[in-house]
Amino acid sequence: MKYNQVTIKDIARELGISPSTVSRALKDHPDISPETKKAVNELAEKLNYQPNIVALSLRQSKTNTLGVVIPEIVHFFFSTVISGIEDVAYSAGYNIIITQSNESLQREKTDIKALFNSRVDGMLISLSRETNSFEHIDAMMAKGVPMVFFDRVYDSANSSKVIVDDLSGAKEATLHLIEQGCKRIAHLEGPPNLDITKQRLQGFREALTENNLPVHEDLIVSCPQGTIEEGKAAAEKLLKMANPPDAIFATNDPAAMGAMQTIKEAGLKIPQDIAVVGFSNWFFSSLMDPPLTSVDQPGFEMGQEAAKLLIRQIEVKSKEHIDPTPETKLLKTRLIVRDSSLKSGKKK
Amino acid sequence: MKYNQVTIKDIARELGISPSTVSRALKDHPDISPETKKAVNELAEKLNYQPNIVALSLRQSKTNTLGVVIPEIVHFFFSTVISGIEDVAYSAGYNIIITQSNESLQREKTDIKALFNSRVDGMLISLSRETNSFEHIDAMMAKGVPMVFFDRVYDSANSSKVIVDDLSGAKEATLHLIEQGCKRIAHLEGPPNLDITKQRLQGFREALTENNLPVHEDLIVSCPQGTIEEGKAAAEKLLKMANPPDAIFATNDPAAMGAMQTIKEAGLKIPQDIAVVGFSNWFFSSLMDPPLTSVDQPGFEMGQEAAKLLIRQIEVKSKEHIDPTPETKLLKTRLIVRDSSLKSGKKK
DNA sequence: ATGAAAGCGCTAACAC
DNA sequence: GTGTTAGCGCTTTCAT
Repeated sequence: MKYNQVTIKDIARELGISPSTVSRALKDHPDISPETKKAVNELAEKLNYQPNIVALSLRQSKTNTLGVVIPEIVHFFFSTVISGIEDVAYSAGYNIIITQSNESLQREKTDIKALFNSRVDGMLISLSRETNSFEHIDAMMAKGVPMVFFDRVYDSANSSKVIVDDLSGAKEATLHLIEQGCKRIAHLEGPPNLDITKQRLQGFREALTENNLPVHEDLIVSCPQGTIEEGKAAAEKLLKMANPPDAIFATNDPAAMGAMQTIKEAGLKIPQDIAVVGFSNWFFSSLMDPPLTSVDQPGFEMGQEAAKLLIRQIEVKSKEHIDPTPETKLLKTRLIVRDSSLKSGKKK
Repeated sequence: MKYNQVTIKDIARELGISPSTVSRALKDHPDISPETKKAVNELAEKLNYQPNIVALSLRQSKTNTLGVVIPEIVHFFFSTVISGIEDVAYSAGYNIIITQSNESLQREKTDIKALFNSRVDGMLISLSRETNSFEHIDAMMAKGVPMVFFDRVYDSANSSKVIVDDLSGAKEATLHLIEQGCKRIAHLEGPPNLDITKQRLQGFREALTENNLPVHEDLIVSCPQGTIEEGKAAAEKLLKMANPPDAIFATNDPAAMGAMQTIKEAGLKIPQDIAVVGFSNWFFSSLMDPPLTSVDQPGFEMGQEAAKLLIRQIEVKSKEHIDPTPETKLLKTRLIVRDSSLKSGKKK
């Protein structure tokens, strides 16, 4: 924008002093006389002077801007993460530039390059579903661009990341069902290639074995997309069994929702006949009928932690001129108990 | 970022030519020899040269960046709008800087000032709920910053805006119910101070009168927050009436959802006994039970249109050096017919 | 206590 | 066809 921006020069000219003096006065430099400071600040105020951050950025090779690459913005979890990033960035005086890869590797590459060209001070990245090669990431790292990955992380030794502790979350959810007195707990499993799927299944298994309950392999049903439809189909299959489960721990909320629909249509009561627990990408568990007890994924906190980590790395690097050591932050989930799996022991 | 950025100078030095020649070669300037171009481009490629956009921005007083001020990111409607903005901005070669006001006027002021300092080429703004004074906006306009408002707009003669045609949307929704054969249609009304509330009520009334149906004032129930709870309370009130309605047009989806819950709990069938239509901030109408027929608010399109409008204004202004005339874009809604209000005439 | 000058990386008028 | 120069707005030595 050209337009009517007031510059330091304008103030200098008007006051008959030099631009450097104005610059110093504005930042309260010790060896500027109080009178000069006063005059400068008053005129700046009067003219509504606003420093040109672009010039500053060029001068200091620091933009105070974080680049964010996200698979899609319209997604409760990711928009929550953005909000968390924005929260921390704002407090620390950083802007955020948002790009969305739309789950495309090509787009992700372009985005990262564009962010580099904008000379962001660092990047926060959640990888696209397509991403299976990492040269574009490595290239940035080689240039020394600070990066922090979140949720969909780059699993490399020297990358910093923030992830959710899915194993503990799944364990907690299963444990909760066990405490309600459930004995035959089914698990609706997620996409087989994802790490989170394995973690959640593992947590499920551990909770059972640690409580001396058998793991019935036939009660583990795959929902490769984790959709409502798959949840329905899985529940149908489970209900048809000779000895159906008394509880379901679903890989995510849509699957849980589908299962709930099927159970209700079969005339069974939730949670009296079958208790249900989900693993949440949404906050909609509260809206389900009955409300769904769910493992809450801390998106906001993830954004905050990722931004904090990145900003710390940026500042360490700029001050100490050393590459900060990569860090991994594991976020705890929180089980939000609602109606669909009672708090008081329903069976003894 | 300082780090290892390759500059035009590096290429010039290595090739023994001047920086300006490199600059021209890189942008395929006509009077640079093919050989020089080739040499430059190859070396640039080899060194992985990336232009420094900050320097470019300073030089041209143009950042190719749009600032976005939004009340909250974690909201289906707004995140959809952001996605639309990002879509258009990306194609046009613009970055977007996102700020969220968190519905605070103070924060909105800070955000706008920060965006100005970053010298964004223009701003896309949806006002906070608190915003009742407009000096901060007027100040930016006075400086000549191109601005486009969307959804929560600044209702001034010389501001450009993109809004949804709530009146037609409400009319269409009501008309749909009339076509189903409904005679006594209730309306759950929204927050009384908002313009959209009036528009929707007006559309509701017009649809009835144009179809020679009486407007029963007692079937218009206020839901000042438009929440689930209010929807429930409103439905309870309506069901208690001596002559209850045969359809409900709700101000938004939560209210519709609440009403649906109450209706189902009363043992009535939707849509056979009472048809329901919502006005959507969410895409969740498809998940309701039965799925909710809903007036879809085109958030993505709104973001696209707002970004297009802003970019056009920016480019007109920079080329023709005149202030572009303010424009208003009225977006059509789309009635998405699902199960909860049948397509075929249910009553004759 | 203040000013002059250089430079961040890039481009564009003006040489030649 | 290519080099020289100046300047975008700012800060920061280095003078004085």
